[in-house]
Amino acid sequence: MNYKIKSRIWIEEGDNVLLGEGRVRLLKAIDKTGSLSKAAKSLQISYKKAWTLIDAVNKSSRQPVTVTSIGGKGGGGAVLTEYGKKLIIAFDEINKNCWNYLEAQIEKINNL
Amino acid sequence: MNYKIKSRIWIEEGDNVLLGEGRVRLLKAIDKTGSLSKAAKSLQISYKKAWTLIDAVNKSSRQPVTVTSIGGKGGGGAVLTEYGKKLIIAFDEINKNCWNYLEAQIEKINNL
DNA sequence: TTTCGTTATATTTGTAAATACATAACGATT
DNA sequence: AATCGTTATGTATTTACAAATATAACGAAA
Repeated sequence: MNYKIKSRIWIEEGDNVLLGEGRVRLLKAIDKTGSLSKAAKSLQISYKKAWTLIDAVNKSSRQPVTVTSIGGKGGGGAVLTEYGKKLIIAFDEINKNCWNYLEAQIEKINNL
Repeated sequence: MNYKIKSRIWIEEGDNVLLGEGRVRLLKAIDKTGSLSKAAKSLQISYKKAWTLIDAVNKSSRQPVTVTSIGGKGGGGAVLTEYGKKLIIAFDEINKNCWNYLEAQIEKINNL
C-alpha cells in the first residue's frame, strides 16, 4: 500500500477567507440551481450555513460574487456574477494543477 | 490589497494521516531536543498532544519514524530514525515547491 | 533501593464550532 | 390582501475537539 498526498488550498483577503473548496462547491450549486436554499439542500447543508458562507464570500471579495433577490415570482433567488464565475474557474484550475504536481511528487516519498 | 493563496498538504496511509505540517514541526523539534517532552515544551503544546501525534505517526508509517527509550540516564528520550529524517526533508521540499507554484498562480485571480 | 526525568496512558474539564430550530422580511402573482 | 418560496437573522443546543489533570511504568545511576 502506497502513501497518498492530499491538499487544501484557499484564498484569503486580509484575515478573511474568500474561497475554499467548500465555498466553491456551494457557488457551483448556486449556479446550477439559481437559489441558495436549493443549493444548500443539494449539498446537504443547512440553509443558514450556506447563507453564512456566501455572506462571508461577498464581504471579503473585491467585487460581488453573487446577486440575490428576495420575494416576487418564485420567492427570490441567487445567481453568480460574471466575476464569481471567473473566480471558480480560476480556482478549479489552480487546484487541479496543484493536485497533479503533488501526485507526481508523492513518489519521492514512496521510494524512500 | 491583493488576495493571498494558502495551502496545506498532508500524507495519508489508508484512512490515517501520516504527516502534516504540525507533525513535521514536532518531528523537527524532537530531532533538535532529543526528547518528546522537551519538544512539546518548545512548541508550546502539551506532552500528551505531542505523544498522541507521534503515536499516530508511527502507527501509520511503514517504518518507524522515531525510537523512544524509557528510564535510565536522563529518564529516556526520543530520536528520529533515518527514515524519519528523510521523510521530513522530502515533505518540506514538496511543500515548498507547492507554495512557490501557488504564489505564482494567484496572479491569475488578482488579475480577474 | 531511592531518585530522577522521561515515556505512556486514562480521565476529566473546558471551549469553540457545527448543527438545529425558530421567525421575520420580502415582493410578484393571484 | 392572502399566498408562496425565497432570503435574512437570532438564539439555543448539541457535538467535537482541545486542554488540563493525574498517575503509572521504566531503568540507569548514585
